Amino acid sequence: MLPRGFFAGSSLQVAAELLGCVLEHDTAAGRVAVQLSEVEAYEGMADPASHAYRGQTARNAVMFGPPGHTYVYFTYGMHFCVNLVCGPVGTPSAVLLRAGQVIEGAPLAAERRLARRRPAGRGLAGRAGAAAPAERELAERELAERELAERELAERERAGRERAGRELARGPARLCQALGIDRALDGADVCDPASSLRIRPGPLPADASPLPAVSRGPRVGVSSAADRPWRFWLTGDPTVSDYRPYVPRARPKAVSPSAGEGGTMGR
DNA sequence: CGTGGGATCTCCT
DNA sequence: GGAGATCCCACGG
Repeated sequence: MLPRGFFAGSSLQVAAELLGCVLEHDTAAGRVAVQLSEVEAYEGMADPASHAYRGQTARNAVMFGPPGHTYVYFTYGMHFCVNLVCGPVGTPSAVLLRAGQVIEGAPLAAERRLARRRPAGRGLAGRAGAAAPAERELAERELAERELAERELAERERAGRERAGRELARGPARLCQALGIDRALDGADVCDPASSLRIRPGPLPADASPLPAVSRGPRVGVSSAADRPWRFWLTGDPTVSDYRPYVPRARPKAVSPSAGEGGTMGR
């Protein structure tokens, strides 16, 4: 376990030192552990890109509390991201965990990431028996199509597993998915050995090989303070997320209602 | 392989 | 009412 003092410094210092450390989460389903490869520092009141820049709200309250706790937020209507709070009480700085390597519990992590898109699959049991010839042909064609679809799905899952080693926790929302982190874990104490979510030092290299180099650059998707190089990552690590500079999203287009095409609602 | 659309929480204007 | 510290899938070439 990392001591609470580890998080006493500035988010910039803590961010660099967090690389290589391991975040692990125990649930009834088992344990998933992720070795961090990419993080970003957010300097609270002094940082226009920080959620705490404009002061305390219900959402960001834990950022203003003691260090060594999580700040988990929900964004874009579907994703969670997790931060670790730094600095003394009252200084709302934090480090966003952006990516890592799943080093334990990869099957569980993969299952979590597949679960969200599984469309409530059902078994094929209990099909009706004898059918008229024309209907039977139709049914056979449907069956063939379904088998094809299932083969394609299996193939995609296999290909997915191949890349899984570096894709499972690549990006802040994927990292949360893989670890099973949501708002219920907001405020969790990662320095408490009794906590289900804990941070510990990374494994030391077996030989006395040099520690991997750390690179730094601008933060991902940040529009304000884009000049500050407060993103840190392990140089050359394949689990580091793709760099996406800030691009304003196109507004939801106001479709002209007169073109009566509508009607295909909700897939 | 590159690209565009979609999902829909929380806070701020 | 709108933008954001995003990711995934469908689609066309």
